[in-house]
Amino acid sequence: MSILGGKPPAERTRDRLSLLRNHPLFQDLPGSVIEHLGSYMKTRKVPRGATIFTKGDPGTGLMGVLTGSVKVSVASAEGKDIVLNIFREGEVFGEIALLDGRPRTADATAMSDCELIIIERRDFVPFLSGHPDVTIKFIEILCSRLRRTSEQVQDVTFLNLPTRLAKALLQLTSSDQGGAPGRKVAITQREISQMIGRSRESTNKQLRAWVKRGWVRLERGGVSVVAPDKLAAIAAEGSDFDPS
Amino acid sequence: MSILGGKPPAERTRDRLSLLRNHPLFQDLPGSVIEHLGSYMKTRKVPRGATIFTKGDPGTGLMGVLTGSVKVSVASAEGKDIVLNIFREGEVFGEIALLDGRPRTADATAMSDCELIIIERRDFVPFLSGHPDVTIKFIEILCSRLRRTSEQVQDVTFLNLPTRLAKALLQLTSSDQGGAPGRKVAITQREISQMIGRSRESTNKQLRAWVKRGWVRLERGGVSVVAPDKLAAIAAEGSDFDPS
DNA sequence: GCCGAGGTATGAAGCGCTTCACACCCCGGT
DNA sequence: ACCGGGGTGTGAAGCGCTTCATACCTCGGC
Repeated sequence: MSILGGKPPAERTRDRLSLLRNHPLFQDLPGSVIEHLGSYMKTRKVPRGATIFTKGDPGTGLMGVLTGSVKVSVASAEGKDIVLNIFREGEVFGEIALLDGRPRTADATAMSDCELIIIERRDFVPFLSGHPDVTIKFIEILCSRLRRTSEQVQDVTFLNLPTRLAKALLQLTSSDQGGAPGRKVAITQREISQMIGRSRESTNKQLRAWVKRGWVRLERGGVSVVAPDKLAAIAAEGSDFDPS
Repeated sequence: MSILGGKPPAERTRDRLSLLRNHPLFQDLPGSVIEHLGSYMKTRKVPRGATIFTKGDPGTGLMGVLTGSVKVSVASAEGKDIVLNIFREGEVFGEIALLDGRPRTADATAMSDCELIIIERRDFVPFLSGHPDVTIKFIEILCSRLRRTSEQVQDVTFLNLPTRLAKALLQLTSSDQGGAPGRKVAITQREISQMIGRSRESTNKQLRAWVKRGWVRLERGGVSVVAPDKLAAIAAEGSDFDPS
């Protein structure tokens, strides 16, 4: 099922290795081990909108984002989607299928033109067994994913639309840590609505209300948060009432 | 915060060790290692309704259910609860705080009088580093928890009350694998409603409708599923329409 | 043997969201 | 230069659920 167009170039090997070297998973490993890992590694270029893997695929391995961003989502019977996670430059994903070898339970799609690195399960699992420290790192990743997903269950159960939306916008704009406030995020309103589990229409209406208050700006395929403090207040208090 | 009344008896050591011996986590370990683990292990008796740990507690260690059942839940600001998971005899829980050492993110409560085993983090983590095979097992547990929690996000987002309720009832009655169909499960309707993230009232009304159809039976503090096939049909098709 | 707490049962009112319908706009492909 | 698809904006209608109110029942404690 996976459609992974792309070239197998030996170019820019330094970039690829530096992703590994700088990544929390591997940063403590000696250079020789990094290079060893790098020899397992493939890169794939994926155009915007392309499917990287789909639910039910055999979990071939670990994926990492070199450039671009990737969304992981699941579809319901009626054609609705939920966006479970969005991964950006320097993040790894697909580690569950890597670790337990069972089929993928979600779809991964390129949100922009992407360059990915891929390490096959058959190469990586033997590597893991020789590197317990990396195994520990994976356990930490799994734990944090679990904490995050549990929080998602709580959010979708307890919180109303404005609160969920405020949290999502803050998460979108803060995950790229270095950005100046007001930075644009490339995402459609439909995708935002799928992140928070509400309809596109309701999401749009709330966003417009905030535009009127000057808290966010909207353009085709993008949002920017102008007043993160206001959104944080809503996210914390669970209301969109504004005394001003 | 943890209230763990109970005696430190050396009685019934064989029962306690047999839990370890039969558990998927440890079943492949040699007897001497099991006994070694057993020497770390404490047991605690907890009366029905008592708090085992609460959100924010330091994650002291791994817990296992010797007898009884335990619910893990989180509370919202407005006093509402979600039940994230229910653990029964032979299951382990609390492994996330064990593995990453961060505070508990949920509350654990005894649903019945319980006997628990506890292995402290300070004892278990060194053990883990000497037993990579057990580490692998933990990774598998974490992966399956993650798959389960992701499914919970999907369910709460996509499914309506009858469908969610049918799934929950089937899960409650099938998790005890050996039971005859129609077996009673000890759980209040409030707890069921917290499992599916709907109000107690709505949950009660749906249950009553199924009682009228003869699919389930209700008594104070308990449910039994009479027609699991009917519920399975609803869980699969996402509707509670019944042509009969 | 009473009394209070918590579990269950059920109708009425209301609200937050979805769904539907439609319009407009931007952009890329032929 | 057109045309179609997808992103966006917005009102109207409806539905599934919550909330509220109220009642009864059961059980354990004093």
